[in-house]
Amino acid sequence: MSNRSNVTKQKLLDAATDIIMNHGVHQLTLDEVAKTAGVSKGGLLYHYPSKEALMTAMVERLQQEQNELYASLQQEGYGPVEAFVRLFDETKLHPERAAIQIDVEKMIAFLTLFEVDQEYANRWKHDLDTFFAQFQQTADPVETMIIRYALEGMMMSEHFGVGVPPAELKQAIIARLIERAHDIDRES
Amino acid sequence: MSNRSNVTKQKLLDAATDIIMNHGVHQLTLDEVAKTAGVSKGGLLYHYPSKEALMTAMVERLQQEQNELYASLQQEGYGPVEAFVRLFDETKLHPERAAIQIDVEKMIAFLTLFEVDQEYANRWKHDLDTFFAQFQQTADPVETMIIRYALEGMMMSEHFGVGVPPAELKQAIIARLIERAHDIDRES
DNA sequence: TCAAACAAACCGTCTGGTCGGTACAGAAAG
DNA sequence: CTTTCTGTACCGACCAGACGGTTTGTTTGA
Repeated sequence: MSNRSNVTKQKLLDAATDIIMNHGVHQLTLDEVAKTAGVSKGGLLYHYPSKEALMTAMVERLQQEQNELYASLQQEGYGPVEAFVRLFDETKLHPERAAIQIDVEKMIAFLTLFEVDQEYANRWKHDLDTFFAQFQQTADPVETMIIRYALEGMMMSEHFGVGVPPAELKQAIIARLIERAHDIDRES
Repeated sequence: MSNRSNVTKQKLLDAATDIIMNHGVHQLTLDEVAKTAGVSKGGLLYHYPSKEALMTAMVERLQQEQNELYASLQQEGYGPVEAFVRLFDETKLHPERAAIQIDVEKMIAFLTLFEVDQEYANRWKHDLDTFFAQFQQTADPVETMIIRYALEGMMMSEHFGVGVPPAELKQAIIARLIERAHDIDRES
């Protein structure tokens, strides 16, 4: 794969991500993606032969970015649970660190795609299942799962903008989650 | 509005709800709704002149059911936070009580509709904002919000079937959330 | 010069919505 | 009592636009 080709592919994934985040799933049409990326529709379908292929690539890139960030957090010494909390928090509280460009809110948008691409959905589900399985082996599985759910719920709430608390409260919530995650990791 | 008319309208809302829950948003077409309800497409559009009108009516009915259930829980003596937890839990642990037929998972599906009907979305968002505002006035706003987020995240996780814990763990999680909600309500 | 990397017109399907018509229950008219 | 009229509820063929994908032609770079 030449460099030129790869650049275009990234542009297309960027465009698709941008659209799905700022205008929602129903606006994610091939024409719109091509237009946003500054490429013709033919050009798009040259690289991604179907809409499904485009979406799959988009999700796959996200997954990879997320895994890398999670791994780097663990290498910094954080335990699995705390690393998970910080994974969610990272780009929100430290946007300067977003060199590893990942916006966790994307996940929500992508989740809605699952209804279209069932096959890939199942593969991803399986990955997530094995990941979350470790959360049931900690010193306090109940609390661990509450932390996980709280983060996902917070993400969703933020994404849809419903009942969003003021910034201080949000920070306090995250701080408490980190604190608890830290304790759990220490006891595990 | 005659009785006959109302029956048909309810049938249509039931059909739409059924489709969106069991087959996802992208299957929610007018033809499919009409077919499921045993009504012609013309008949559907006679009662709900547009797809948007149908969706709005669907969400409005859900909202009403939910408000009624929440109010009834508070009348049983539960505080606002605990009532909220039990609201989520109700139909899951006590399906026999589902006379007040409400499946909270619907919310998730409906949320995805928001990307289609922005105007109504904003109205609902406003309602939710005022509702959740009280959660920031409890004895422990941070914990209250964590409880709320955890429930929403749990809902989402269940809906998409990702990383779902075994039943015992799920029950333990809900039990702990109820316990904490109870404490918060008592101190408030 | 040749293949990769695009562009753009075009096609078929799906879907929201329109429109002319039908069935029928009751009111009004004779 | 019969006929005519009227409004509600509903049907189903049809239309127009949107959208995913194909085809064919053109440019670009090694």
